[in-house]
Amino acid sequence: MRSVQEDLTAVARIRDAALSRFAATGYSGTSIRAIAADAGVSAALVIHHFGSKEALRSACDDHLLDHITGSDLPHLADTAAARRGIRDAMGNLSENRVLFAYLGRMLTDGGPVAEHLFDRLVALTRHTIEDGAADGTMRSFDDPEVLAVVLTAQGLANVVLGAHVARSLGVQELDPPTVGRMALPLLELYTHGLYSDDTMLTATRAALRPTEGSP
Amino acid sequence: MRSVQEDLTAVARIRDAALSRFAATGYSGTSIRAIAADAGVSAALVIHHFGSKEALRSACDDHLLDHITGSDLPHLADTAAARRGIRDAMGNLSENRVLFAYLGRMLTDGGPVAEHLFDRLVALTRHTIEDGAADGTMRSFDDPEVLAVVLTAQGLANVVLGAHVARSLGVQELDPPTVGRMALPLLELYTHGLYSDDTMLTATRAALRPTEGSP
DNA sequence: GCAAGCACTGAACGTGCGTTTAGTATACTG
DNA sequence: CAGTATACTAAACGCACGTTCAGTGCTTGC
Repeated sequence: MRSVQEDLTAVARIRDAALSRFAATGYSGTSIRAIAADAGVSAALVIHHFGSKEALRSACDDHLLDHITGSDLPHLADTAAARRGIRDAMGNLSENRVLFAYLGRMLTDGGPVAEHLFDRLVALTRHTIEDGAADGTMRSFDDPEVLAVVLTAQGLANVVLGAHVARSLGVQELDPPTVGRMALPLLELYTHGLYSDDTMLTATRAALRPTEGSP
Repeated sequence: MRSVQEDLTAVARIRDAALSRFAATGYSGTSIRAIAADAGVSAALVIHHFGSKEALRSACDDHLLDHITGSDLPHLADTAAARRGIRDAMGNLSENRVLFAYLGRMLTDGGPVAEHLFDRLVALTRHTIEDGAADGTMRSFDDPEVLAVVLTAQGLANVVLGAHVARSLGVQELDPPTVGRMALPLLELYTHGLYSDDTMLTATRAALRPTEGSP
């Protein structure tokens, strides 16, 4: 009962097994011996190749970042390339399912790279919002800074809570047809909104403004 | 350096310390000895009162459910009361900050009660959508089932990813003024949508429909 | 052919874990 | 006032953890 293929190098098998285990049971909920067993090697070999459990986690983080930002790290500053990389990853999400799960776990476990990655995604979202507002495809908002953060968190919700979302929709995992089912309501929501008029919005605007400066 | 007050019973202090620790470092990342130290008791007393670490987790889950659904478990089926309880909790979130953090951790750690709670929140969201559609305050959607799941996940995003959201907005935690800052863009989004017209929506509708049944 | 280096293992080490045990002090009960 | 239950602790137990160590086979370069 091996979780990963045999025709990879031991290092790659260990890394893949670690990604899967870390994603499923968290960093501290995973033992090196369990990873080694999945990869079909001894626990000592894991240390031999990666040095320590923490270094193995870092290697997993790097592997995720590589796949998110295309193929190599120098492109990190290129937002267009990053956007393309993310879209590609969303496209063939079946083979990236473990990576998505690991991303979700990483964001909630608060590893060393998680903050940087979240901030990068916020910046990416903000650029998308500003580009959309510039070319007229998106509405312009009062507070794009906060909107970018909120939209990023919302977008990551289906990654972080993917297991619950899938189970609630009656499937085992977020496979392409299920993502398709979710795309339309999401786009409907992002096109027409949820409320039929702006009574809630204006009421909240009125209620919030006078008390904004009070302690 | 004690995390909880002195004037509570030892049982309550242990439970509060466990909530805080579990929320911060996860279940398997927390030791009973650390919880006991926070509560100012011995590790053996934790076992004496709760029986085991897993039972202590269950007690934390129950405590969270109690606060979410009002005060006692028999009201679990009353959706209106649950909605009121959630709104109250959102109102004075300063004192419930630990509970919110624990909720987020619970949902991603996948504890035994997490699935049930998520499903309940989905049902609650669905009722809200249907009520809103019935009295005209909300638009009616093609697939309210999926929309309810998506909206629930999105709403929980700010709980699960609360730490990242707060840091991205330059604050230490999601305090009331920060929640106020987030309320307006959110309502703007839920009132007018994100896109300025429905080109994306109709394009996706057209692209999705022919391939919906294909493998 | 042989020394060097590499991938790899089984066994062991020390530590911290959840839990158990034996025991003490305190409060209630007859 | 004896007896019993209760709150609580220090110490210990067994175990699983991350990591180390000594060693084995295999490949590579000379």
